[in-house]
Parts: sequence; C-alpha cells; structure tokens
Amino acid sequence: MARLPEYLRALHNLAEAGDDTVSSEGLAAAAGVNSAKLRKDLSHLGSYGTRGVGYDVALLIDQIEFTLGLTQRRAVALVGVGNLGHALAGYAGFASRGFRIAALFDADQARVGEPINGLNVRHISDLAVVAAAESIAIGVIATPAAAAQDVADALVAAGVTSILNFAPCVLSVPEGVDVRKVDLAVELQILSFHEHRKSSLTALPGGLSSPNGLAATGTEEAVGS
Amino acid sequence: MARLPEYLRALHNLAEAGDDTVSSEGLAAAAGVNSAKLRKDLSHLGSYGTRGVGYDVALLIDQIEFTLGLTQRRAVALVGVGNLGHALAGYAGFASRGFRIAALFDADQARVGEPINGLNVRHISDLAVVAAAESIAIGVIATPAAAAQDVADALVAAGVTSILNFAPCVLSVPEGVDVRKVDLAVELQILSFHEHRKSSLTALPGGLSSPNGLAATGTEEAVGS
DNA sequence: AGGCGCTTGTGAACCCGTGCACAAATCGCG
DNA sequence: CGCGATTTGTGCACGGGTTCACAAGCGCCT
Repeated sequence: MARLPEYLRALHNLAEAGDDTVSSEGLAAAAGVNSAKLRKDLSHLGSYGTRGVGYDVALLIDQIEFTLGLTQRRAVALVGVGNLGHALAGYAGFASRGFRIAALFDADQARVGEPINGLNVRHISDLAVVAAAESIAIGVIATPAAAAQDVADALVAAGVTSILNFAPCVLSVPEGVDVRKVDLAVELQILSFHEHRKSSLTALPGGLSSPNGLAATGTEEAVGS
Repeated sequence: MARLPEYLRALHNLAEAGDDTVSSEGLAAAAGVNSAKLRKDLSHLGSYGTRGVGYDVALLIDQIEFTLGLTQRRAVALVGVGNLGHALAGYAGFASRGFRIAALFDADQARVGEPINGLNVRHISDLAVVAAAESIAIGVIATPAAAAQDVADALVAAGVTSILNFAPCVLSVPEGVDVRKVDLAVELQILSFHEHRKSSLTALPGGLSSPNGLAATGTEEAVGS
C-alpha cells in the first residue's frame, strides 16, 4: 500500500521518543488515518501485533522496511540539475530514508563536471554505463517537459524500472516499468480549486452544502486542532 | 476533481499545437486517462461539447480555469527557503500556471534580506501583515518537519486557508483549512516497494501473479510505447 | 487460577470511483 | 432533405477501498 511509508515515518518518530509499543489507535492518529484501516493494512502484510497490548515498534519497523524493500540502500539516478534537480540532489530527506543519489545527469554540456553535494554532474550519454556500474534501478526526472520523454526512454534503456517524474507531462513507458508523477503546479491548482469553492460558498447566503457536485478527492486533512 | 489540472495542461498543449477541437478520446490519451472517465468528469462541471465533433479547446480551457479558480492570479506565500524552498521560489512552472509567489519567509535571521528571484526573504514574524497586504490565501511549507506545525499555525492565524506541505509530518489544522502533502521521500519509498515486488517476483520461477496481497494503488502508468 | 479490560484481527455492509455499452445528438455528404 | 458516421452524455454493473462492529486473544490484577 501507498500508506506504508507514512506509517514507517510515524513509527520512527515513536521509536525516537522512546516508545516501545503502540496501539493501532495511537499509530493511526500519528499517521493521520483511521485505526481500522491501519489494522487492515498491517494485517495484510502478515505482521503480528499482540492483542491487549499493541504493536512492537521495532519489530513493525523491520517488517515495513522489509516489505518496502528498504533493507538494501537503493541507488537512484537524478536527471536534470536545473532549479529543482539541484535542490533534490541536496535534499537530506532522501539519504536519511534509505536512498543514495548515485549519479547526476544533465543534457547541458555547460553543467557537466559541476560538483553538487559531493557528486559531479555527468552527461546524459553516460547514463547507460553508470547505471550498470552502480546498479541503479530508480530514476528521477527533473527536466523540462519537452525533454522528459527522451530521458525516460534513455532511463528504460539503461535498465531503470522505476521512474519518479517531476516534469509536467505524461510519460509512455513499456510494461513493467513503474512511473510516479509529482507535479508541483498541479498541487497548487488543486488548492486553488478549494479556495474557489470556499469563496463561492461564503458568497452564497443559503446553507447549501456544496456549490456543485465536485468533491475533489485526494490528500485531504481537516483535523480539529 | 483532482484530474482537472491534468486536463488543463493537455488542453494548453493542444491549443499551442493549433488544434481547435478535441475528441474525448484524444484528450484522454493526452492526459493519460480513460475516455469515459474524462467525459464523465467534464459533464460534471456542466461543460458542453458538441456531439459528433468534440470539445472546443479554448472554451474548455476557460471552463476548467474558471472551475479551478484560476481566473484570478493567486498569490502564495512560501515559508522556508532552505534547499527545497529555494528551488520552489525559482520554479518557473508556478508563474506560468497562474500563481505568483508573493512573499518568502524564513525563521533564520541570517537568511532574512537575502534576495531570491527578485524577492527578498522576510522574517516569519512578518507573515501576518504581509499576508493581509498581499491577500494571500495559499501557503507553502518547505521547512524541516520539526518547524512545520508551528508554521502551519502561523499561516492559519494569518488567514491562509490552503496549505501545501512538503515537510514529512502530518499537520493538524482547524476545519475549513485544506492541506495537501507532498513527501518526496515517500514517493521514492513507494517506487522502492515496486522494485522489491518486481525482484521477488523474478526470483520465483513459478508464474504466480502476485507475491502477496498488496496492490500499491496510486499514480501508476504502464502504457505500451 | 479466574475474571476483567483492553486491543487486535476480520467479517460484512456500504460507498464511491471506474469502465462498459448504448441512446441521443450533431455534422457532412450525397 | 435524408442518411450514415462520429462523438457526447449517461445508466448500470462491477470491483475495490473504507468503515463499523464484534468475536477472539492476551495480559494484569485480585
């Protein structure tokens, strides 16, 4: 499930706080989900909690990390060291959660050789040999949209089977290759939609619950403080 | 719906290519979704295409932009100009899609005054007055996780009603405030899970379809090239 | 040892999103 | 003017995710 990483993060926080066991209720609150959902998720990966007590934090961390394949430190290739790629290369959150940025690539010869965070930018034509040498299976695309499809093809040709795409475009990849897309502007547009919905709501004096039939599902939280 | 921005992006591409009308099939392919789903989405916002012809590109763009509330250029505040915040401040994709980064904030006095992309970093204590002056309703949190909740509280106090959170933690906000969370490391962990699933799959000689019952829903594409 | 309270695991109902398939409608052409 | 090709809009069934509710199990206290 896509919620496992969230549980893992909450568990690490709890372990740091010195907690030894957690109830599903407590962990669910820390991860921002329903407790029944969490129990079902955890049961699906065969993990055993003890009734009347809860889950063993350390054991559960191991279980989830194994399921997520984080027992080995995975090497990722980052393509495109522009504005965003530069930041991603230096983002500490990757290293602290089991990932190692193994290589940086760009199509611009002017950037090749530039050192970023202890790593030299290489030309994209080196992708195949470097990916094989470092056994890279995950690629991150942080290029303009126009270049993204070519980069994706090159990554696939180099043996990459999972791609995280920050470029605002849909990628076409062969079967067996997983693509996740993160579009920063889309996130803001969704928030803009909520803003629009809220303002048109307050404009109407009557208490109709929704101005139209749209429901805007997604990552939503509205927890009372 | 959360797919509207994706349609909008595809439509802008089509408009740039000179197309005047699109069929639902064509637009669905460009956006990477099913055509029936797209038609249903479009019908839900009351937009009229003409049968036998398709949708008018320019008209549909206007319709979606209105629904998304993009007729007005929305001002957003960015808090935290570290590695990631710095990149977000310079990200051209925001400006090109209807958003204006109106102010930059940080808690570190050493960064205050620093010019980034034509804007000076201000101290977070100025948030309330600046937000009111610029009528900011959307805030972006790019701080470490430890500071995120305090920043969120400050944003809410300043009148912000939509928050985009890049910090790896769950935020607690009063009802009526929308939060979207983007966790870069989580995205990689989900890809890692797919990798683990794939490798354990190839390790087994028998052709069982799935090593366990997990299905990892989410942003997934597997389009044959 | 026995009972009680607490927590997990899960069966079942429910709800929503998804996709199929088809009727209605529009344009172009003969 | 009429017919066929094409495309939208939508009713309906299917599947999966979500939630409730409760039985089963475990520890602790007496």
